[in-house]
Amino acid sequence: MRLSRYFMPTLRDAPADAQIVSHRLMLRAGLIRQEAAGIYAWLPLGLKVLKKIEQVVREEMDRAGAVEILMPTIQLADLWKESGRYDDYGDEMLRITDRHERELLFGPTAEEVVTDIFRSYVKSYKDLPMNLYNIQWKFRDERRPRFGVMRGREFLMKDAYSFDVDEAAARRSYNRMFLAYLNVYARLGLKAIPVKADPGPIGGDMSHEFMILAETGESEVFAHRDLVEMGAPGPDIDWFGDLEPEVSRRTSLYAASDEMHDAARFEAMAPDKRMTARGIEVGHIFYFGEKYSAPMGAKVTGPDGKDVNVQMGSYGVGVSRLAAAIIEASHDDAGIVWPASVAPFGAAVLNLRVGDAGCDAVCEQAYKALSDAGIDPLYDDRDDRPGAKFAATDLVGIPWQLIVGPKGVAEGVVELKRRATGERQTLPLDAALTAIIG
RNA sequence: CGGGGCGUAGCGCAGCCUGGUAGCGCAUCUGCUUUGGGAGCAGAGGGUCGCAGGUUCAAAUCCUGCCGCCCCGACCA
Repeated sequence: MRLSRYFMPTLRDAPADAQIVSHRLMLRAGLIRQEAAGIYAWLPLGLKVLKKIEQVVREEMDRAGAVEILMPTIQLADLWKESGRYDDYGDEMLRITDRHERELLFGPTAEEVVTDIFRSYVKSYKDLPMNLYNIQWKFRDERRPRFGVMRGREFLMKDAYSFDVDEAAARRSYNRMFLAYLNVYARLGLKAIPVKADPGPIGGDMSHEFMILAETGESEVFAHRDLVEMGAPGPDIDWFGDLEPEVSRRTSLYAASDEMHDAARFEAMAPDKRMTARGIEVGHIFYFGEKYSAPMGAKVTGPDGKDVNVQMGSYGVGVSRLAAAIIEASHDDAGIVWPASVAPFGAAVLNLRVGDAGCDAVCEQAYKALSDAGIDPLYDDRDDRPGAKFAATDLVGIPWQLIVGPKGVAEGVVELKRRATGERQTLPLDAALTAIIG
């Protein structure tokens, strides 16, 4: 992309409304624009990041055996009356009436819709396990939206729903999601820890929240240090084998956010294993059994010929929130530092002297080579001063900066800078391209 | 939803107390100079002062109501 033909409205000053660093940087870097409280438009750069996060989530869901669908944003109130949640949900649900006076709502989640789909088609235990997910906009009319897209009213969520014939099978489905989530966060360059969450009325131990560590996180997290260092299981585990050991290696170690914290258990650990940190909740998984299948009549016929209510779980990732959370976890004074997996562009080419034949030629050559290699470069070909280009490129956080100035061109070299470390080297163009392309 | 605060040019703000021509910086446009960390000079454009009502000869300014937005608390991807 040539910046002269792009739309990347960066700001020198953040709007006064924005308080936390990710919100300020998202506005300054031209990722989002607020349209109303908790409602945002995604500008080109922000949209690219959002799509990349979405794709990482999608790939890991698919790998773990989930199947993507797309459910509507607008749902029928009747389904929610069936599950009994229509009245419970209260003011957080945006209720709509259409021209026929039919009651609709903007979906805050999709248990009812997915259960309705499931019960319409799936009748046999032989079709299980099944896990259906979608990545769709949700609306929750929060009392107090804040912190930009971190807590918006409209937000993009990946929500997956598992269907199993019994609780043991549901646990296996749960375990798949548990480990898939760790892989998602690892690919996004985040340190994530699963903490035990309030399981609600169902009880049991199958409810976890995933907290990513960031100094500016909203909640306090207490955890066994090994849990962080253990990291993600990686893509190559046997997803339909026995995952219990991988999961219990982690769940056996202490981890809790402030509301579930058990100080006595925490203090009982060796001091050097106690870790206290700030975290941002970016995922929540839980098992809820027959909560929806029973009232909505989602049954399958079991091996014994008898119908049983299907056992369900649901698994949410805040995709749009992740964009902000990644920034909270990865930025510096100059701006955003995107992990390569979600960076809006793979590299930036900075022409420090647009109009200079040598600089133009080197930049065009670099731009073409990077484009051909699939790096998706952003070429700053604007007629602007070097300082402005450096500042803007740092701000938007592109991992590599290929800096082309007249002095270097005269000597046959360019400068290559890593955004994350600030490390620079001066080298011939070919070597710089090799370093980026690999 | 309770408490606090703010709405003046795209962004950041001053002006309001004490009513009288709507300002500053950045950004934008034109020209010249400049060119390795958000340039300089000269000029230009851009505003229903959130909305409505009231007081007044006169309202950004005073009064009333409404709307919007932000922050703190209780809840959530």
